[in-house]
Amino acid sequence: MARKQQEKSLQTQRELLESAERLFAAKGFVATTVAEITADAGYAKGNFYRHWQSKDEIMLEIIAGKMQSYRAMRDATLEHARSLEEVMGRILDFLETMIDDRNWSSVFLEFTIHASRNEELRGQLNQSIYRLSNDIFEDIVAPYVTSGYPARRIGALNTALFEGFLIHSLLGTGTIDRTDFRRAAMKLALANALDTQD
Amino acid sequence: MARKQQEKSLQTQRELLESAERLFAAKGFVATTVAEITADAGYAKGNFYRHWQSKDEIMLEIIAGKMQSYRAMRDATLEHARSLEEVMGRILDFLETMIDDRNWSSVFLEFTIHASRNEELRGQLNQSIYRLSNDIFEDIVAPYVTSGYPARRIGALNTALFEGFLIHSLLGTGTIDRTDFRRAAMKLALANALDTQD
DNA sequence: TCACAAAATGACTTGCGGTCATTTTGTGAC
DNA sequence: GTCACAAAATGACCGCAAGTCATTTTGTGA
Repeated sequence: MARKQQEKSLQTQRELLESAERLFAAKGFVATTVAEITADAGYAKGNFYRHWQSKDEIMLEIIAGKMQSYRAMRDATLEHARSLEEVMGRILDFLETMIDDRNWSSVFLEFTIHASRNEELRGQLNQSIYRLSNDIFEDIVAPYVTSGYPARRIGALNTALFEGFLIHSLLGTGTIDRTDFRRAAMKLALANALDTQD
Repeated sequence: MARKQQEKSLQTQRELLESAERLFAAKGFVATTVAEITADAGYAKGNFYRHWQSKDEIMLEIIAGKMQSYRAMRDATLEHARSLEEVMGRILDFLETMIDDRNWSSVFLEFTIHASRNEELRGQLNQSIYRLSNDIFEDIVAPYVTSGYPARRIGALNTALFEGFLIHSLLGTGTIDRTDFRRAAMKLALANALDTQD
């Protein structure tokens, strides 16, 4: 059967994916070379391109995988929340677990900036599962909003503050920490959701 | 006199600086090559390295120059502010002029992420005039803060929200616009400055 | 064991940042 | 004017990366 060969090919692909994931997390997207990925998995460079068309493409696949598991984690976490504070608290817990996930959040950020200069890639990243927060806010936060301000914008502002905080952390100036971020994000979300606009 | 030759060298340097600035703004930092910069100014590639040691270095110089003029603009703008709302309003006006400065704010962002992976460069960027907001908040916002929350952290959170907004704009999803950013930044700063912490 | 296809290889191309021996240009002394 | 010298400018070259592809190796079914 040709099955066995297909399975072998898939196995190789999985090994390359694992190596890529580990190396990206350790060294960043740009600093990791395709040759390093294949060498780490025990193959020659050319083999990589049987599975992905480019380094960008494997990154999109890794992101899609991560987002899927994040999404599951998030849904489990939000299931029992019963108030706006509680929902926001869970969302912020969830963002903190993303920060803890090795250095992945900064790799995401690096790739996001990289992708922003390439229209096609930017589109793939956007339509991909990347923007996690939009639908949470739309689905779960919206019922608690009394100000009339659209929930999706509250979500986008929350994401913006989160990503700005990541940049701050990346630069290592240390003026604010997670607690500051968390408190600020909570205040911002509550203000947007509850204060009537002037 | 050797003066004339020095002047010629400086003239070349200025021309290269101008070309670099224009090309970076148009295409971004990574996408612009040193050969393009020198060709645009009408020189050969090697000439570039008589003036700067690397592409990173010319970028740091451009950033320093821009920051100097931003700083002057900002000081002029803040001179007559007389309340916390007014100060924050002027700061936000100022951030919006940064956004308007062609595409420079996104180039800054791109370079910031690029620099974050390189310890030395990161240091140069940090100690450079980059983090504009810190001292404004320390110097000008602080007197209005009644909550006891450190003004520098209010500034860092404001910068974070701004940079997160830039990322959002870069990706072009369009969920929030400048008005949303401005309103959110104002709310966040006021809440941090005035609400007593729990 | 043989024929065929799929998997794997690594030399190769292109394009980048950066180097440096060489050439060109400008200048001051005579 | 011309000569010697120094500073400005050049572009071939290096090392290294992403990506290509003709070739080799391996596995399988007849």
